[in-house]
Amino acid sequence: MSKPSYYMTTAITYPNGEPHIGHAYEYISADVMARFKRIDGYDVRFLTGTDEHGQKVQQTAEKEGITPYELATRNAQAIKTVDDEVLGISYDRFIRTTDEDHYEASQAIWRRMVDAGDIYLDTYAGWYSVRDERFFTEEETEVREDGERYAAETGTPVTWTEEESYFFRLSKYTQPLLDFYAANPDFAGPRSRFNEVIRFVEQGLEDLSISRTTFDWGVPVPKDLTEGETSLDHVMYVWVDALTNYLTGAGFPEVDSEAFGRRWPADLHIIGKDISRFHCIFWPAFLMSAGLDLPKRVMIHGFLHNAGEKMSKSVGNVVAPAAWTETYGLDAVRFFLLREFPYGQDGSYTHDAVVGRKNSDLANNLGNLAQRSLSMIVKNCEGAVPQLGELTEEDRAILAQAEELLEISRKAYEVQDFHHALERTWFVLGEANAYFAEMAPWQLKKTDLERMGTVLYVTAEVLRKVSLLAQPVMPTSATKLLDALGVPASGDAGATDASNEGPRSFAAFGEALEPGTPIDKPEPVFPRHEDPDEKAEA
RNA sequence: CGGGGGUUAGCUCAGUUGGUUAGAGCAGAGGACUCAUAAUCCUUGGGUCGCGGGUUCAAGUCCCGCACCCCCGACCA
Repeated sequence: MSKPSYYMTTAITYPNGEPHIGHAYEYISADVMARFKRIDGYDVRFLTGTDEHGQKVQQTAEKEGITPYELATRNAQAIKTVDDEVLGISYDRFIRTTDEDHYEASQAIWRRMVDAGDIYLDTYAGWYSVRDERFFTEEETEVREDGERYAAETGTPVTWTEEESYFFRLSKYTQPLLDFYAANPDFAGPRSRFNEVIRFVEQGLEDLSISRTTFDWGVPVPKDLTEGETSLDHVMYVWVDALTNYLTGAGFPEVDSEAFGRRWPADLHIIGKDISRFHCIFWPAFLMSAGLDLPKRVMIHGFLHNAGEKMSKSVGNVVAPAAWTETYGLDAVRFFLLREFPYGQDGSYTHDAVVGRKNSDLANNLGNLAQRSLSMIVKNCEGAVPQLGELTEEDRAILAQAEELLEISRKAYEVQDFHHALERTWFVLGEANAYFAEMAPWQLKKTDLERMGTVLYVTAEVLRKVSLLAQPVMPTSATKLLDALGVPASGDAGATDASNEGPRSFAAFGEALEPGTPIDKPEPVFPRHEDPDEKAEA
């Protein structure tokens, strides 16, 4: 009775600076997805890490007088620390593209593409800007008054440069890709982003330069394949190596291994909208060429804007994840990011918006409902979950609404619609608050103790279901709630390597609270936000 | 320039295959209650659905034009 596999990844980060809240958005959302699947009975493998090769890393390292590997190690450690200590990311492996097995995997996929006849040696020529370290197309450049040619976008001088490069026959895959998209309409989401990709491919694809000779910080192109053609040392274009990390994490190139058979193809790649082309075009084409299965889904999330403005260093509105979690608390941040805006669209945050969610959704609607119902249980039910009497229509209605949340959430998570899952869950919480007020157990206390017990039971049971579903989003707080409700500990809220079985798994969703379970005097789980600035001003 | 998306109550947004008085949350106003984290519940929203035309018995919902905003237009992680 082995669990079904669920293999998912984030994009690997190019470690050229401190991670900001936008990075955190991707890690957190992926973490929520991973925890949900674990609690729902899947054998999850969640891969994240760093993309460490490339000219910029090499140059930065030279400037600092250290090796590229030393620099990459330092920066990778910074990212990993944020994952571990600030965001609580439950990855199964933090992969680095400098890992030994990744070199093997990258060279193995290269060989497969050569075997398929899809790699050939040629010359890459174009307008190159030394300062920007990139090529520009003819249209992207302009000749100015001084007679020199400049990049229009960045204003840096460009020179005509030709360099030897290996090319991948991407053009060959134009039609196969289009056929694949047509046959797999859910391959990428959201639909609007996927459409952009399709339109791009419909214009026809050109072959892709996939190696470099001007620097050496990268995965070497297998020497035995090149020695007959050139004396130059080629390293792989970073994207060939970077994308291949998803295969490395699955055990490639051991394609006959149990692990690879189980993990590949990946169930989900989570990425940002800036790299959709690499994941939706290049990556499937590489895999087709290598004779490997294609991932089942690529989910493209939006970007985070600070009060409607793009985050940028020059504007000075870049937010560090730690600054947020210190101000609002990690669980509130996680909840806000997933509840506030639809995944796949850009989102804009303000301090007031975060505080609003934290106070109204968490402290008031959820935290306070738990606090008031549990307090009554402690004071009026001998400190234990009360007996359940005969159910009224109102009882059945609110229980039924809570019951539906698991299926609603499963469907939503299947397409990474976290926003919708949480919206429905909090709608039911609103109904539960109305139910509680209408039943007025504090009145029943004087007239009908048995009925009061039933109302308190029903309320607590709704809270149990909501808390179970809240675990992936707010692991710490949901755990506290389940503790307070007397649900026996199990599963560790979807953490890496936790069993994720037992009364806190979704398998137990359809069960119910055990009458007689002792309940302690509750402590507020979601405190209201206290704004130090307002205090000072007041 | 070409292609795509958007423009709905103070704010953030839902609005199915066109059909009675255009919805939710938050904020605001009034009331209720007192179990609870001054939380909760009830009541309360006369917004030209960006602008101008058109199709239709009927359009936020389809068509055309215009304005503004955003996205994409190949090797930049």
